[in-house]
Amino acid sequence: MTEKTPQQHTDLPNAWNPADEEAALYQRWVDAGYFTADASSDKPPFTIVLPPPNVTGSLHMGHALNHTVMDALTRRRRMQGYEVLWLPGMDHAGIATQNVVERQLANEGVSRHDLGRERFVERVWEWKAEYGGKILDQMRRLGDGVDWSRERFTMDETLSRAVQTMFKKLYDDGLIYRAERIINWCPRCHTALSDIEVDHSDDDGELVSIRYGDGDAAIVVATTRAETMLGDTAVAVHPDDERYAHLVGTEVELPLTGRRIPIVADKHVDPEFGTGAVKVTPAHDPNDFEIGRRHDLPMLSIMDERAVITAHGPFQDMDRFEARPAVVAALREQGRIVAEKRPYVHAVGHCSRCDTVVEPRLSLQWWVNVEPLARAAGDAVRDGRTKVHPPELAKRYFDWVDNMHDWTISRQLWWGHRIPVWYGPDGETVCVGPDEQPPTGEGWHQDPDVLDTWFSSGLWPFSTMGWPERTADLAKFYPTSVLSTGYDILFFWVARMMMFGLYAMDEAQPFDHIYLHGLIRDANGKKMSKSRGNVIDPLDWMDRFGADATRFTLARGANPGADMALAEEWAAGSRNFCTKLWNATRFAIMNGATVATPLPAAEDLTEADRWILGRLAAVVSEVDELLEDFQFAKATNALYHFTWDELCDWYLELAKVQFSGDKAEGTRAVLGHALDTVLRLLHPFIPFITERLWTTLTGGESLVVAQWPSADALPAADATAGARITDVQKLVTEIRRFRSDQGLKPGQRVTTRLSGPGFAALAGHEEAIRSLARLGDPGEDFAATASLEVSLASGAATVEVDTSGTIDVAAERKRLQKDLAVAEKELKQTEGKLGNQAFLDKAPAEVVDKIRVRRDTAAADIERITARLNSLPS
RNA sequence: GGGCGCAUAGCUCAGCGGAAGAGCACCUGCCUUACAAGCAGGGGGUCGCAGGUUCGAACCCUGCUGCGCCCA
Repeated sequence: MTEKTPQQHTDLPNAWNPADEEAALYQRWVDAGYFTADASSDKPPFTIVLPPPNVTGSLHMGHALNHTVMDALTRRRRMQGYEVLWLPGMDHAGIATQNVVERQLANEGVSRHDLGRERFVERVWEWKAEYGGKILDQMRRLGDGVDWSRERFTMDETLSRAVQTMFKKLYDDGLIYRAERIINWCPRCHTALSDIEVDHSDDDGELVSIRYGDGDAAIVVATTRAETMLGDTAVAVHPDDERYAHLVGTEVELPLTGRRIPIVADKHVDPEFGTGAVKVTPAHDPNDFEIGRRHDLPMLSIMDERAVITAHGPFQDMDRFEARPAVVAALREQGRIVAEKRPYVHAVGHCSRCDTVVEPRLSLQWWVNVEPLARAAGDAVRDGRTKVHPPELAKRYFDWVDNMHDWTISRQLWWGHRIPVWYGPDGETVCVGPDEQPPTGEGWHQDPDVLDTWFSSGLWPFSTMGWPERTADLAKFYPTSVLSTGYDILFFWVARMMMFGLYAMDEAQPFDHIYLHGLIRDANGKKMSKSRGNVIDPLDWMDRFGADATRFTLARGANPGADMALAEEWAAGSRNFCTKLWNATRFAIMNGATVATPLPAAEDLTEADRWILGRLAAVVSEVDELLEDFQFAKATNALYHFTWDELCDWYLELAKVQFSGDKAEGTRAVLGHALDTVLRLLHPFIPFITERLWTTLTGGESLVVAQWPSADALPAADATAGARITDVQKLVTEIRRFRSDQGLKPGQRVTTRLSGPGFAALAGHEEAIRSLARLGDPGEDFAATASLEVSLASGAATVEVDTSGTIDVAAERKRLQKDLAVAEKELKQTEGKLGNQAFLDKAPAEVVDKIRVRRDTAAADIERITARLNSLPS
């Protein structure tokens, strides 16, 4: 104990300051080319394409979570010897970007129409150059190991070429067509929207019942959108509805218009709802449109693209929300309002980009016939070519792809991929491929519309690799390995990529695995939103706790498919973990921890050394297994507990004792090796601090390209050593509990004599036990004032203590009584089971044996504790 | 209206057929020479309710209640 361990100097500062080091570490990785994929490599490929963030967007917690997942996946595979490609980029976000630039123009007092199409698109590119893609810099702060040399943008020339190629291919195969249908129209963005770009919410509205016609011919209809009655071209009832049978085939006068409209019978009318009669507005309602088609009704549009009434009469030029009460008032004046219900809560569609209430509108648009594509997309998951994690979410995927409606792909915007179709003077329609010349001459013009952004991002897994060219990247890196995204984006994007990928790439699925993470919520499980004011900014966390702590917090909460609650305390906990790792490694280096291989032979190691190596091997296996199954939360929690509780706590304390023993070299090697391994395992999650520590500890080039640990490389677990250390831990813990109950200060050395058969088996660990429990050696004049017995696997150990004063008998009695109560409960439970013949007959033998052992242990404990209690002075 | 999921410690969540767990929060004592962003000890749960299956149920089944999500 007198010989002092020489302490080495390290170049590690006293504390880890992420802000000082992260940027430089990241730049070093990029400069070294670690993230640049090599298509000519012989290594097996591992590919992830980054879900392209919106060019207008900035990093939020959802990104941070998804990026943490992808970075962990790719960093681990890289360490495992794969040729890793993680491909970054952005999408052009048609509506969102156009909105941003239009707002900018509005501030200058001009509209896009003032500028003209060509100049406007130039302005968008200028905007992108100046303000777009902030998120890419923010990704660097997170530590994303993406291949920047392959960064892509959906409006890049090659990706635009892919879009045009795909359009042409679908068109030629008859899977793209043009048709006039009811679409979701945003009167603010002035464009069509697909079904999934519409968010439904339950809003307060009104339900107005209107009487059409008079006398015997009168019929009452109810509507939440009274103004649309101006466009009614029929009233429909169910064919079996006897109430109205006599009216079917007759006509009724439509109030306010003087028009006469037919009463038709249609079996899609629900006779139970309202009066059982519905007004039919084929040009402004999808269901009415279908009724209109079946009965060959006129399709009367009564609003323009701004949702302003165009129908002649007193309501002309009124906005739809102005027209609604005006129409109701006019009807009321005529005595035609039968009933009014306000508020009437009903589902209303809103534009997902600007929240304006969507107006169903009859309009000529381009469509994708999704039926064959969606079937293939479903089949790829059904037959296991693509696996969904967690598997429960596959059902939701099937529900979607198996019931998908045709997809409106044209958008009335200027920013995006223009539809490659030209119309001729005599009604010709020509679809032009990327290498073809569009027809020229009098009367030819291109379709003015652009394609839905999801059309181009649906091609992302292969357009980014150069499709339709047969590039080396495609050959090497497609199909991609994993697609990681939130489950909320399953329909928007994942299904589209599946459809397009299978179709364009000869039935090759775009990814082997789909990992779906949950949504980020606040500490109370509420959705984060600006209006709630509960948004946590990942950049703020990175500033205050470091990128590693931010990532580790997200990884520890990442249970597949499950939402995750976040609070600052979580990040602080992760920061504390990083600090612990830092201090432990610094301590190890100061004490000469080594990483030379191979490890010393078993006989040159202590039981503590062999125990921690066994635990290390178990953790390596466990973490590997969990990560193969996308169980990030469980894997990081296993690492957290092993690192903190076992390595940095028990083993490090044991190592302190061993440094002055005769197996100190072995201890230095085991400590160094264990830290080396743990840093490798943690690197995919907390890359910065592990890199800094590992390069200092080992002198290696970089953890990014270090080898992933293998449990096979570690010595087999030593069961005896494991049992001994477990006993040491139990003995130390029991002594500490006694000390605490007796009010003995943690720092105070307490003179103690250890004995008994249980202790005899641990004799080699006496110094460690004395150190960990802060016990002094008994001198000649040792006189115990108290004693306790601890039952260990190796038998009972006796601990006699000189507390240098009176013992707190009441505290000691309380402690023993508590132990007694536990043992008695255990005895009662186990005896109950063993007294049940059915249990003895039917339960497996090993379960019965286990219960017997527990019963015997409990009985022995009761006897021991009772004796101890009786011996206490009263 | 159709479908799915969740109800376990104050909070957020693991556990999913054989002894109730973690993180944070809380209480007590400690600046014990890696670490107070720390150390040691401690309290706290009839596992939503009611039935059923089983030798045995937080875990499987049925119903109910309360939340949440998706689709229409």
